[in-house]
Amino acid sequence: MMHQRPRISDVARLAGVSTATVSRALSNPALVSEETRAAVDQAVQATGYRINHAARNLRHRRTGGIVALVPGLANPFFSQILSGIASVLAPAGYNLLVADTRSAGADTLLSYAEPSRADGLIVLDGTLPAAGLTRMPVVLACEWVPGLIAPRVKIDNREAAAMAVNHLADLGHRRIGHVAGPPGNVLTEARQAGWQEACIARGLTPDPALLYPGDFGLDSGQRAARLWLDQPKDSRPTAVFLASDEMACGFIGEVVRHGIRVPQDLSVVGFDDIELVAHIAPPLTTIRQPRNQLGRIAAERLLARLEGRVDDTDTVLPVELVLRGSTAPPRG
Amino acid sequence: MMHQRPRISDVARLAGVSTATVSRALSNPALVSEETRAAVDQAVQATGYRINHAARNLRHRRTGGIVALVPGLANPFFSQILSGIASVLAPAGYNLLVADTRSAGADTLLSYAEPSRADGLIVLDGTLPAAGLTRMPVVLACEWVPGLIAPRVKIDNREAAAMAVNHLADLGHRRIGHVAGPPGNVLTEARQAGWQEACIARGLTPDPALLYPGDFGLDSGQRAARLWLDQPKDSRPTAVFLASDEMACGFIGEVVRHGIRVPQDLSVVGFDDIELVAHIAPPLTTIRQPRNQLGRIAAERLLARLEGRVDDTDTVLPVELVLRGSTAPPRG
DNA sequence: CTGAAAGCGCTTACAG
DNA sequence: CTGAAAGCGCTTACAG
Repeated sequence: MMHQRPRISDVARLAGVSTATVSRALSNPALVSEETRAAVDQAVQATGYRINHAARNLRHRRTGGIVALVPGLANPFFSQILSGIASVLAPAGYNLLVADTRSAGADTLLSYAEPSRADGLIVLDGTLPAAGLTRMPVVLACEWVPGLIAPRVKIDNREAAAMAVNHLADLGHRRIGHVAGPPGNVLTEARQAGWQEACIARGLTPDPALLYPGDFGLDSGQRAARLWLDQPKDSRPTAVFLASDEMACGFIGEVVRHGIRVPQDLSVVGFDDIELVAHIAPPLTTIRQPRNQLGRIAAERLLARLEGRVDDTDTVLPVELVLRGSTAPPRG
Repeated sequence: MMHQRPRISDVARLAGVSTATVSRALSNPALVSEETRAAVDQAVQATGYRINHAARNLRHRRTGGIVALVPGLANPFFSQILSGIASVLAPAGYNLLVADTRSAGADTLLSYAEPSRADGLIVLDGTLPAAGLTRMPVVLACEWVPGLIAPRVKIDNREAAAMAVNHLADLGHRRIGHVAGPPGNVLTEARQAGWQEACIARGLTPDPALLYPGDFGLDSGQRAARLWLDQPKDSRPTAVFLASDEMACGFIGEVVRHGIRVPQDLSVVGFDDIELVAHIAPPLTTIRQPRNQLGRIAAERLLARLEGRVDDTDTVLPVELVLRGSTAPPRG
């Protein structure tokens, strides 16, 4: 859709120099004399010239685009990560292309991860096949793809889960339940393992009856709550640690509707600290992930890679247990 | 980052034809003979050829990109709209570039809206200056920029607000408050006007004391709740209609913390129907916007425009009042 | 410091 | 139906 846009040759003609000189004056001003630079600048002003990225990209054999592969654009958890990514990509002159790994087919995703479309990849979905992701520099953020060697920006999910369990154990809870994430997800495994280990370390039993299936989504939290409600009162957990805040919201909503009081009758700890959970009643005690920072660092590490600085170490960001109103000592 | 990727000339050599023929076989197979097509297909397979988009775009004088300008990527309201946009853009061969109008500077935004970066624009932020947005085909979604002539995909915000007010009036409420959106926003004005008009139509007074400032965000809902709590019990509204669900969450959280029961002591209606509000306690009665559909239709109309079908009419999508647990007749 | 020229990898009138 | 050739709008060794 480029109409009659001025080209570099128009600028050159007006400034009385060659196109090569205009190009240099624009991209590497130190290379030309001061007068030339001034003449070119003036001609740029006069013509309203703006560079044509497609031409420049073709010449540079790059695309200027970075693709973020997100499992569910509609998931509020990812929007702040994207926000962080965008905030470092834009100043560096890269476009952020966003692709939803849930709504797009495998072939669409592969076509996004194509060298002529993007220069690099930020993968936020750990369930993608590693094979398709090796065609360009890639950074893994939050989730990671087992077997894919690439820098990862993540948190210590095991430790984070242990923080939640320890908080509940400190309050005096002896039966601490866990609502897990989707099966096969690396985060699910790490958080569940953290729950299990921390329970054992505190002399508690991570009984299978205390473990509920989930998928990070609201509805699965609600389903877990129904399972909990169906359990005998004297053997069900007095506290539940859920692998996502969304599930925690669904869980609390459902038990409250059945007359359970949180935290008096049941303590709940979530995971993520999405913005909203500070404002529900009761405000949710949860594990805060530095989402914006996760995005920024992932983008920075990808840029470093694109500049040739290769470094496959992991960046592990600190999490924080945010104490709010959804946890209390068990009754009696 | 394109390594030693096969070019169209490699395919041509292998297939024993010219590059022109390969190009035709790929983009317009009907133009070549069946044998040629087969030979080319085979050569494509053998070489693993994939098209170079930068070159094709340069030649076509297009970019293959569509930019969505979003006021706050971290806002869950927009993620589902983006999801809808992406779902029609991807099959059509367009990249979705996402830019956050809050975190990016004005110049960055203008550089996004540049013909050599993108072929079209979907604007979700009504507070942008119209001037910078006229360089390429544009579609306005949800919000709109006053004075910018372009197809709009929206809902009837006035009517939607009236639906909320009528529901509360039907329940018997006589003092219905309103928490407005950010000043200067087109949605704010339309929803506030709808509240006002509907109150008057029902014989109620949209008293200034019933109107609270807000900005769509959670915190502003909380602040509005504090104002409400400070008002004398016998003159404050018995029901509140808020211009966003986020504000409604903040509002409810705060009043519940002060011992107010929703809906027994106070009825609350939100706006948007973000996923989470069905799961909080009480589940929120709200106005549902068809967000995914809004995104899809905006994208479709932009594609139509790019294909030369110009049509500046508005698309108005229906909203729905979703009755849940946050509204009830007033006490006594 | 500057210019002429080649080339990035495609597509498409034009001619046959 | 097919090929030779020009060109999309830049950039960059190369030569001066």
